[in-house]
Amino acid sequence: MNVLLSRDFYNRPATEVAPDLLGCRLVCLINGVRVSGIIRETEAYQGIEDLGCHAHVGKTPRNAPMFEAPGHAYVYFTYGMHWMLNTVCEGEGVPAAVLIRAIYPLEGWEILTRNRPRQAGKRGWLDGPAKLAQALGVDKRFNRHDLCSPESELFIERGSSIPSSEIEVTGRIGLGKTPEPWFSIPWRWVAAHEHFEKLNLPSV
DNA sequence: CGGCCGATTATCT
DNA sequence: GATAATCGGCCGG
Repeated sequence: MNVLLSRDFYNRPATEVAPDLLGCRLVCLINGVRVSGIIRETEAYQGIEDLGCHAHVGKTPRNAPMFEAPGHAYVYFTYGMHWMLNTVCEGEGVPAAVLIRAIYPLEGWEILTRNRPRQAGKRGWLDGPAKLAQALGVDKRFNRHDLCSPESELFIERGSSIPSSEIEVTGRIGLGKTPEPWFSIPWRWVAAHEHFEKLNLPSV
């Protein structure tokens, strides 16, 4: 158990990795303490031709990590205040990443709530890419962090698979002016919060 | 619960 | 100078 996802896991198109990340456990080590949640929502950003992807304009200083080796974090800043956590997919030269959009809390409750004191415990308090990044303490320090090293302080572990009947697939969120068909391509995967409540997990 | 709106700044044109 | 892979507060139902 607690198996670290390998470099090979990420070395595939984001559209394959994103649904496979549902049910996996996102872990951040904070002063050696495990703070984690089960990934329950993801989005794929795949290739230079994907007009919804940061990399569609070509390589820039910000999006460069997406062009680099798989199995690393791509963390970027947006809206003047929010950090977004992505996992880089595919080999060098092909920009691809999965945005992690929601987690179900599992370990490190005290730290999670300390990082989001106003919202802690409220409905949806970890549902949203900026919310979970804040709760886990993920910011620019983690850009390009290796998710596959045993030394890593940010990584993802294999979890129990979720039946496809429990997974909703939709178009991606927040792409605003992105033209069709990219706006409505079903590259967002969501497992209901309620699914994990039924599992009766020992939330610590 | 759903919709509107202001916040706030790195990044790119 | 405009925009952004968003959020939280406030409002009405």
